[in-house]
Amino acid sequence: MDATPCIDCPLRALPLFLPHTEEELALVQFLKRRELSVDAGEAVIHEGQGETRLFTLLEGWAYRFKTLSDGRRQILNFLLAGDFIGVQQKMSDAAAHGVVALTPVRLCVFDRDALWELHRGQPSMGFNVTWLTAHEESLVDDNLLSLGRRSAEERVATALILLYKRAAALRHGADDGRGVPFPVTQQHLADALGLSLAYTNKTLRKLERRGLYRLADGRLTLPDPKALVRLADLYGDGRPPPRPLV
Amino acid sequence: MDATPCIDCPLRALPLFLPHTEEELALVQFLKRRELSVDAGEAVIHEGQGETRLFTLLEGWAYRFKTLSDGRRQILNFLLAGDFIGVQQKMSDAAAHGVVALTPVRLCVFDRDALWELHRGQPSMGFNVTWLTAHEESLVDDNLLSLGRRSAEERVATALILLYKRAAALRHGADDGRGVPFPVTQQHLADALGLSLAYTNKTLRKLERRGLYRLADGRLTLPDPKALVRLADLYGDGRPPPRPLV
DNA sequence: CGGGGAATTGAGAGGGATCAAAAAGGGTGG
DNA sequence: CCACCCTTTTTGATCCCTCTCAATTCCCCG
Repeated sequence: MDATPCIDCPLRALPLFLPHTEEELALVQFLKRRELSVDAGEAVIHEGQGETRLFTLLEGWAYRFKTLSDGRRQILNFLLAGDFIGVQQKMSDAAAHGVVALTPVRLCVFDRDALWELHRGQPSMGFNVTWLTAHEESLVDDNLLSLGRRSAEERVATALILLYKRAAALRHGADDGRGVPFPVTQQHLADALGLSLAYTNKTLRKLERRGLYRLADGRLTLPDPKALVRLADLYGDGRPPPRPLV
Repeated sequence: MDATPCIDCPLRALPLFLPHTEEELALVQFLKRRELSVDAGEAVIHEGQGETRLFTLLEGWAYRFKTLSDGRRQILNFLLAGDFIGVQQKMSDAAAHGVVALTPVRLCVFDRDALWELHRGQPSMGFNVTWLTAHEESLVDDNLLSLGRRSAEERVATALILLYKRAAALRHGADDGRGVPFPVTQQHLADALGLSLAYTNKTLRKLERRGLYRLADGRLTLPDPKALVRLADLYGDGRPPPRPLV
């Protein structure tokens, strides 16, 4: 597997991501151990594993999850290109979460102590790590609001919009008319929204019949975003702000 | 209001918190603007407010929350002494959360740019901020698992244990036989667990009749922690690991 | 002693869960 | 190109956990 040099990292080219200084880039390059590919459905981090490496998701989708001992599973959030993975591990008393690839995935691999080296070597990169961690927490916050207080219909609408936006942001901000890639199965959606598979399906069909979304060939389109946003009681401007990359 | 010098901070004395170097302490002291007291029920951060200051919770309990436009409210997590508040604000497209004092509360106040100054001035403090942020995220993760996949009974049990542990950790790790302070009302619990007030009450009564917890004089006791843990399907060792403080 | 928030409790309704099947897709080896 | 198998999507019938609504009771405090 040929590891892309950071300087040629395809993600850096996207307007979604903030630029790096030369020093920052050099440090990241220095700390990067290798690249890793994981097949769809395979684990990137095994649940309960204490000490793990860190990753930056280069390409593909993945998800973080936790399970109860009887098998009930909750997806905590989805991971897209640019997401930094593994910071939460080991900083908690509670059992850690697992990470599984949703599509075939490519990742940059860092040793765990890269977390400290980033802070020490380039405080601005430390700040970026904090930024990414805080940002991910706010995604989880949103999910928590959904699970706690939104109806099934509202939850599905919220998830569709938020995921659409994230996927679109990686596509130069707008989709090309054919929608954005959407590799999430109904089972995944159900696990993320705290619903049963059957009811997730029924809810999805209802929204589809109302013309609120279209899913074909693994691509998602939202014909009437306004209506969906109203249903979801969502706010926040259209384009997400540029974000740091590690 | 007489601001305690950081060097005399009562929290530093607790075994729960990791020690600081002199330089770290000096930096924090330098960045600390003042101390602030907030009455129970009053806002520390108003929901939706974009740019805000940062706080360290010195004393008392508070909570983070979000609401939908029709008033439905979700508590994201509870904040106890030592928690660092406000990092997530402004790092997200989504609307920010609010923070309200649950008891009378005392806080250290920092300007927002202290976040960057901490990273720049003492990378180890930057690392601590990352640690605290990641740790808080894992608390939210746990809540998300509860809301998504646990029954009402399991949720209440989980919340009781987790809050008990956090409160006890501030009490030198063990309670003194009279239990730990527990200022959370049933309404708060309901809002945190995604349940209605009425059903939260019914569930609580059921657990109480089974002798799984006792609440008197605002103090919580868990007569049979093992049984509660079994109910909650919780794992993780007893004492939480020492944590950094800002 | 009065007043207001918090805790309790009961009756009735309903949103989602469960269980069970059938229908669609999508590879893939022959 | 077809038969076959496995995953994903749909749909129907039925059940029950939890919500809503409405009173009461309790408790703290001025």
